[in-house]
Amino acid sequence: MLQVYSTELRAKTTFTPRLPGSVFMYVCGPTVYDSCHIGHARPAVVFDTARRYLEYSGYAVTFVSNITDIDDKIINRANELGISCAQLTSRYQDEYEADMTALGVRAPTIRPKATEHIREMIDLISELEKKGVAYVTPRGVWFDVSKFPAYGKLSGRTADDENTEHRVEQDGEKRNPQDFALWKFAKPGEPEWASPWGAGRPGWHIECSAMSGKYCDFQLDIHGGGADLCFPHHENELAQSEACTGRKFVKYWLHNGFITVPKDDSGDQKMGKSKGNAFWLREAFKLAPPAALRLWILGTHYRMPLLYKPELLDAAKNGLDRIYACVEALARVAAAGEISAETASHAKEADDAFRTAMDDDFNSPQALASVYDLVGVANNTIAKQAAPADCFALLQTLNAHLGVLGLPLSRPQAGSAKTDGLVKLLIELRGLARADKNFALSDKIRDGLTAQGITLNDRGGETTWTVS
RNA sequence: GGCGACGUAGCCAAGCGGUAAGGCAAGGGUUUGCAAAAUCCUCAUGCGCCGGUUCAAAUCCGGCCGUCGCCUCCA
Repeated sequence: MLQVYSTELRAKTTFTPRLPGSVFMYVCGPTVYDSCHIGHARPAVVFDTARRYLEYSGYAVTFVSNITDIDDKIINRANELGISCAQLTSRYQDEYEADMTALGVRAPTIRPKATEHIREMIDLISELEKKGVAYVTPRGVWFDVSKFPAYGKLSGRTADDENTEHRVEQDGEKRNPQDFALWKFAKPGEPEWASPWGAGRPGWHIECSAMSGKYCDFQLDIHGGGADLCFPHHENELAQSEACTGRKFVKYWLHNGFITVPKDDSGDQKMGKSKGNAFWLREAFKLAPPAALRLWILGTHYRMPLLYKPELLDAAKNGLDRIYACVEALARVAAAGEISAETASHAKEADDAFRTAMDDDFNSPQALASVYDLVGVANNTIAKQAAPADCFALLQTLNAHLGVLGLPLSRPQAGSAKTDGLVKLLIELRGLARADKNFALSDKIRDGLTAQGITLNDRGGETTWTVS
């Protein structure tokens, strides 16, 4: 029985989707105005893993994740670069999708773009206006927080909590400091769309309500995103959506924690562009394969702070190597057939442990521990010259778990078909040298390959190789 | 100022009342022509500090110290 931690309840609770057997989940996607930093990878990976586990548990999952392609940052950046907003966002959306694919993040069922849902947003704002919870000023259309008494129920913030001296700026046009923009009228030169109130563009929060509303009927089972989105973004999204429909908008709000980086001896600090300590994802890809990044991310529970430092990527890479060494060893002997009772029980125990871990609010570090335990069992089984069928059964279990975690089923091979042939030839020559006890030559070949990042592995009478 | 989170071995990190998972690193044995890989063993009498509740606390309560986050664009 899956338990999830709900931000709204501030506690774990049993997960029961609105419609039995199917799950509708929405995860806030990126604003595409720049390259991804490693912080973008975390929500993508953890919610992708949640999705995969829900499917593993038998649910049909509709996974919606948007692209924000209109906003102030985009307008500013496009102006700086002297290109159109559309050129800018299409470039960075492509980059985002490529980076996520590298991390093993599956494409969402639906990936809606804000600019393609202006119509829906306008309808939503009209509805809010009709219900008397929106008002117009010279600068835009606003949501009137005072008309939605439940405001603050997600984040636990009430108007009284907010200390006005700590708010950066007051807006004289707003009736209440917490009121937020539904529609902003365009200034000269800004992108604009026609609306009943005047030409302009949507506020930040309305797009998620409109798109999740369209694709999930305003009744999501899970809504995910980074912890920083909880307030004000999600609080506002909730207010808009529930004020409009009068129904509960989201059953379970899930928020992932931040990535932190070591600051000095005293502690760690949140990573962020405004802190000037963000690491680009593509730089991280140079330090370790994307799969190792994914393993690093899943090594910490999604709600906890995730510490980033290059050594941790190395550690993840080494752990990954051990998993794949086991996968490869199993694959060498595996073949379908009748399995022993002992192996059957090992496989069952491993799967039970994995599910128990993931059922506890997607506890991936615990699940990973079960994977490593399974690796240990498998290595033992291989060492005992077990039947091919037993290896096959363990491999299947291991593959299933790697699949849920979104890790590749085999070690990424960097070589091309041509270099593969050359390496095989060199291994063959080395084998001949070794047969002649010409170890000077055989070691020269091995050392030369090592220098090229190719590690040889003599196992039994066979030599295999891996690319670092 | 308001709200919230966290402090577990050399480095990460689970555990959430029943007597410290897992990974990386390190050391030793087996194996190997030598390596690598694999394998076996070792590696926190103790979970920031001080009290309290309990037969029993890393886990609950109170206090203290330390770190971080949200309240403003941010994943």
